[in-house]
Amino acid sequence: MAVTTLHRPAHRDALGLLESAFGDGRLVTAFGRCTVEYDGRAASSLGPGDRLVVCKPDGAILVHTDEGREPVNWQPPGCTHRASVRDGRLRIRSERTSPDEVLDVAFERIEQVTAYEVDDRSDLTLTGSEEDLRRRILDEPDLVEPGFEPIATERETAAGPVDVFGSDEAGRPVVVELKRRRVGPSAASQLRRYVEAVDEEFPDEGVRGVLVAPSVTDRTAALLDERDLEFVALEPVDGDGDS
Amino acid sequence: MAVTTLHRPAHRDALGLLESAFGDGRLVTAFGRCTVEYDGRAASSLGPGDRLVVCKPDGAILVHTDEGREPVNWQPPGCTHRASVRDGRLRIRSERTSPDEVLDVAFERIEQVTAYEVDDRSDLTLTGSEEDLRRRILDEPDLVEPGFEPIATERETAAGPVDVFGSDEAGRPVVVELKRRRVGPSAASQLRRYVEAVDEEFPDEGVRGVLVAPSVTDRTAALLDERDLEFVALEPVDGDGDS
DNA sequence: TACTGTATTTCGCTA
DNA sequence: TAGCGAAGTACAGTA
Repeated sequence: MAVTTLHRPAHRDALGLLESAFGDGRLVTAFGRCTVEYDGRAASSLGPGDRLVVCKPDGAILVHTDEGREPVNWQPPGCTHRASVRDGRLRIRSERTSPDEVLDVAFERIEQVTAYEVDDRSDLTLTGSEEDLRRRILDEPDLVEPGFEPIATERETAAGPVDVFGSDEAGRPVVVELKRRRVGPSAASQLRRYVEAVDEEFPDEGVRGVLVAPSVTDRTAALLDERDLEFVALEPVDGDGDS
Repeated sequence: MAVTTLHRPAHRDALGLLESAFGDGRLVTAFGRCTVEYDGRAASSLGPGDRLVVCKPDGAILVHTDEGREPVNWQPPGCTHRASVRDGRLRIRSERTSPDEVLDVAFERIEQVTAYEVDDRSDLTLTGSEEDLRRRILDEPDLVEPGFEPIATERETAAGPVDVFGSDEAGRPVVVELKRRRVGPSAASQLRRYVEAVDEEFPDEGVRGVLVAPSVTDRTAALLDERDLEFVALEPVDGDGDS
């Protein structure tokens, strides 16, 4: 059976389904009035309320309220789920090590528990990422500037990996930092850091830094200007239907 | 009724529940075999598979597979959900403007649809955030260094707001950047940016920069050292049970 | 495992 | 609304 649902179950019955579903790798949802305690990298406490709890076979657990894209509490994949009944409450505990983290959900009332058999072999294909912007530039380096020649991607430097490293028409080293969307000051700092690192590798060659992004904020433009860094406006995907 | 569930409903019946639930602000889950198309800031396509779709009354929608903490597709709060049946498929479309984004889920088979009435008035209380670290330092400035005196928090500079701005025993301006956990190179760059901005405000006063965090990576320590920036090891909450 | 950077980041706050 | 930075960020890639 692909889906098993218990409506307003006794805690004992809910416990049975949870244990069975955790055991054979099914996806589980539970809805009811609960409290949530978390302790790990930080610590949190959440008073009584109705929430949707999602337990995944990979060890992830999500506690969702009726608001927001983000779960109010969660545990990432790799945790171990356990269910129990104590003090008249149905409890779901999710634990992991490194870092040590525990999430505890205690239901005083459980409205519904469902276990789902999931068959999903499709992968997401996504366009418009920074990866697409990189490909676009490697395909057509002149988009950065006429005569630009890419030499390496993810080139290691003392300050970290540079998105695209190349040379300009005059043979000067060029550090290119890519961003898929409008950028703030941190991108300027990042580019500056790379340029300084590469500058130590190529003394007196006048290493240039170019930020490639759809746009920059005013403050970022000022920061780039101060540091003699350049900006090239470019989208991750061609806006026109051509090409 | 707090929870309404349809098991293996006809698309028409599922549609009825969805429209009703969208209309009166209920939380909805739908599970079945579906495809997902997204177009907006980026664009994506997801082939057929079994997924759990969560629609929230605030306009958020989440498409969850059986893996990962993150939804494979989603739409943030503020969207408008609409359900329909076309070409033998049950469709859920979630749209918003600024930015223009559309998410389309098309079910070829629907295993279960549930609408939940949610009553949740509790707020999360969380400890161990950067805010806690700031309070800790304002309570006990000597944790930064003996004689440190905080003057302002979130003090505006040309490079952005500084976490804690103060002065040292000798009256020199001090810029403090706080991080709740071990930090990488970007934090060093950020601090440097602030110090340079404040340095322009207080020429020849020898503005100091101090990074307060539990720890730093090796490369970050080197970057701090190169730029004459300092590091103070401190956790957002007192590790001991004392104090 | 630790480090580094991206993300359809989301989220909260402020000007 | 845009800008800015935090997050229990999660996640992927790499050493």
